[in-house]
Amino acid sequence: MQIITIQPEAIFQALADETRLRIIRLKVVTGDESCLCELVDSLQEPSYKLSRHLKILRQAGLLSSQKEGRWVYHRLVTTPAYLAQLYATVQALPDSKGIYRADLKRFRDRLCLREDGRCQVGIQSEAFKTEAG
Amino acid sequence: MQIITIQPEAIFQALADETRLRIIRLKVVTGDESCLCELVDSLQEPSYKLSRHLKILRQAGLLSSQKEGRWVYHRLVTTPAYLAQLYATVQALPDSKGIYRADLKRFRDRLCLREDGRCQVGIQSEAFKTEAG
DNA sequence: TGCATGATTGCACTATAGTGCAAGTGTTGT
DNA sequence: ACAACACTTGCACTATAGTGCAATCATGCA
Repeated sequence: MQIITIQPEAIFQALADETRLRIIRLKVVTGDESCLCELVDSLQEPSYKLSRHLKILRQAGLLSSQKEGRWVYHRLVTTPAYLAQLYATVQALPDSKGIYRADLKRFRDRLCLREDGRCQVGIQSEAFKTEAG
Repeated sequence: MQIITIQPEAIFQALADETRLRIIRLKVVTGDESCLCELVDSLQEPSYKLSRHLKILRQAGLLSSQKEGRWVYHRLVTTPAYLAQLYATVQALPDSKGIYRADLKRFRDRLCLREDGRCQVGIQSEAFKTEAG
């Protein structure tokens, strides 16, 4: 079920937070769906924090979520067309501090732990910790 | 002088407000530069309110402002390229409540009061008031 | 059935943002 | 010099957003 955004500014409000922008940008670049624990390991942020930001993104209509057993997979919503256009803009943003590059690297490493394309392991924060945080 | 935005989320923060989105959208559609009093008449909002929102947009790097006598003209900043891309997205947003259409109509009417392409008259709010507000 | 675990949420706290009023700044024209 | 006017801003107030802790929900497995 997808929640339609009524107020246009809600879309920008959803992206007006560093953590949420990291989430969206990671998904824009990879295109993959991912569960919360994979995001926790990739962004190195506590699960309750990401869970709340995911909810906000869902309510803004940018993400759709689907439960599979214990795991909840989140993916980008790409319609209406202006959302796809928005994601292209997000992808074009500068990454002066290298945050998104670091997130992406951890995410790619984390994907290696999947089996049959599904997450099996839960939070492994320590294993993916880097000096950058 | 243009202020460079350091944090990408600041751009979205700047657009995460209905009034500021109305300002940007009006400028995206028309492409014109405009002074504060023209915006006051177009958006039917008090000048102190718009003045503050214009400042925020300026600090975010979306607008540049230039003083000409008593009047201050504001125009869109279109570089770097992702800003132009962002404006295209803004233009593609739905206008379910007809707000932007009404703003645009008042703005076009207001432009008729210019002489030699420059504003001459100051705030005329009452003259542009519509039943919609 | 009970436990481990992925995910969510209630609560309290803090910081920030938006607003209206009123005062102030700077420029034009008389 | 003075008044008018376009525009800005200090102040107080209110509402909202983000965060951490801890409790809770929900599912799979022994």
